[in-house]
Amino acid sequence: MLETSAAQEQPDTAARALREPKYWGLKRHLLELLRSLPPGSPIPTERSLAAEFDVSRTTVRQALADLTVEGRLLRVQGKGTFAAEPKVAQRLQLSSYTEDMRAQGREPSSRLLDMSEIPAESELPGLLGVRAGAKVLRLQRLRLADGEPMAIETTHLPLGRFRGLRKYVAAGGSLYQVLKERYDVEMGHAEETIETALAGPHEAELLGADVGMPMLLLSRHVYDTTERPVEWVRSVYRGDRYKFVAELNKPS
Amino acid sequence: MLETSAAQEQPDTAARALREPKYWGLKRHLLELLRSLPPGSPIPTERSLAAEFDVSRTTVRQALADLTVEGRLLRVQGKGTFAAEPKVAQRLQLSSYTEDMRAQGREPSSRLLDMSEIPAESELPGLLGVRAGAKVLRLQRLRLADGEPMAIETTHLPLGRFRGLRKYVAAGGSLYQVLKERYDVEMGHAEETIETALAGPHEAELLGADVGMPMLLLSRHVYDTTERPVEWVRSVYRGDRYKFVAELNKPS
DNA sequence: CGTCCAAGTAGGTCTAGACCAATCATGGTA
DNA sequence: TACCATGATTGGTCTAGACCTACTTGGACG
Repeated sequence: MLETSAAQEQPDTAARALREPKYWGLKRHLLELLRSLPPGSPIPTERSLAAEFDVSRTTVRQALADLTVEGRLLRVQGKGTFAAEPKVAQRLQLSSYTEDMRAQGREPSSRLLDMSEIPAESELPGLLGVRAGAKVLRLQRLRLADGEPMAIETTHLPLGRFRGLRKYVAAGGSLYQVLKERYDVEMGHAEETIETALAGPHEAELLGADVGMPMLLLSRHVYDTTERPVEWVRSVYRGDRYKFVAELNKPS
Repeated sequence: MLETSAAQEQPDTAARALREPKYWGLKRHLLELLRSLPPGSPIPTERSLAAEFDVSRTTVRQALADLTVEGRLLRVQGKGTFAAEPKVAQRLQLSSYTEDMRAQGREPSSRLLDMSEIPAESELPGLLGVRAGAKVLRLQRLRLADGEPMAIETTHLPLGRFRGLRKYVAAGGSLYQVLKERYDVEMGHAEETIETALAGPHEAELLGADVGMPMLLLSRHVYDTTERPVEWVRSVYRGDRYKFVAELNKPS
């Protein structure tokens, strides 16, 4: 069973008991502890756990690292280790982040991290339907909900088609709203891929996460109703806080 | 940047260079090495890396563990460490695993791990629309493609509605096909959630993965065309081999 | 020629301790 | 009162080495 299924943690206990690594037992104990702890509660320090279970601190850290990468713990240098918050659902649909978060009763906000014009290279020309070297607007935004960092979103749009987009965006306002009102673009369909990746120092810092935490990597390729590519987005979500939800219908 | 973006690995290098952890540099070196290596190639052993870079084996293992959890490396006790295979795409749609894999040119197969009748408890009654304690058929299958283990799938179906299902399944044949031909059930829609989790010893063994590797956890709640719940599935996919693909259409 | 066992080598677990970096409570000082 | 220095505490990085388990290889033996 998955380690997230605390009750069935570490199967075959009887058969393996004799040679079970110490950090497995420690993980089981901590998972049991977490079941009785509200999110945000501090758990014992590494050194006290090492003393209590009579193992080295390295072994304690092995168990804690597993639980952290699993999204069960939150570790803060200088402060301590805490029970993690439960995950937030992120709907897979053709809606804006703003609509998404509001539908879940959270107050969305964004911070523009970077806006720049770059030449279309490698896979970008194909994705956006422009020639190699064409100007592309690259927007990098930090998405927040209730003031907490949730995701880093990097959007690419073809500037040849959306002239002047840069100043509209700079003036503020929803990107999708600007596209609709200024360029009469209606979103048609999108193809998304979801995979896992580890947080690097940059993401970790922006998202308030730890380096090495598992992230959900979402790529979104959006077309308008005339099947022309509109944008290509790559987003990084905290894997410990998010889960994606998709509503599927039988293809007819 | 994400650590999967090798070229932009570990930003702010200039500012952090003085106090960059040794295992970061080691990771950078290994990512560079991986770029020139075909999947399956062996990389140097822990001990030789430790000697080459003049660090302890523990530090080497920290870098290797990161890259493994990231899906870049495959570690096999007694054999060595190898460049990982690229990911396989898994389409998010209301189709069977069999159709899914065939569409990607892979030969699908399944191994029945367990078939048992269990009483509906905790969240199962609500999910399957039965009373608490009602009989539920629980199927656990190992999904393979080209003979390689790909996922563990645990399916729950209400036995009250599908009497005799057990023997039909035992006789072999696609579950969806049996449901359609024997019970006249047509799948309507489904709701799926995708999140990350770590592999436990059980999954690791069945999937040929390592304990602690990030997995993609997929829950699927399927309804028929009359909106009655048909099955509830929880699947564990190897996060280093899979990515999910979803085709989205503007809700009208 | 084939089988089996013993090295050798790979990664897996673990120790005891060192020092670094971030945080916070405590005082003392301006 | 406001501020800052300091030390205690927490997690982060790292060492050098031990012993374990799993796999491979090759030679001895039948």
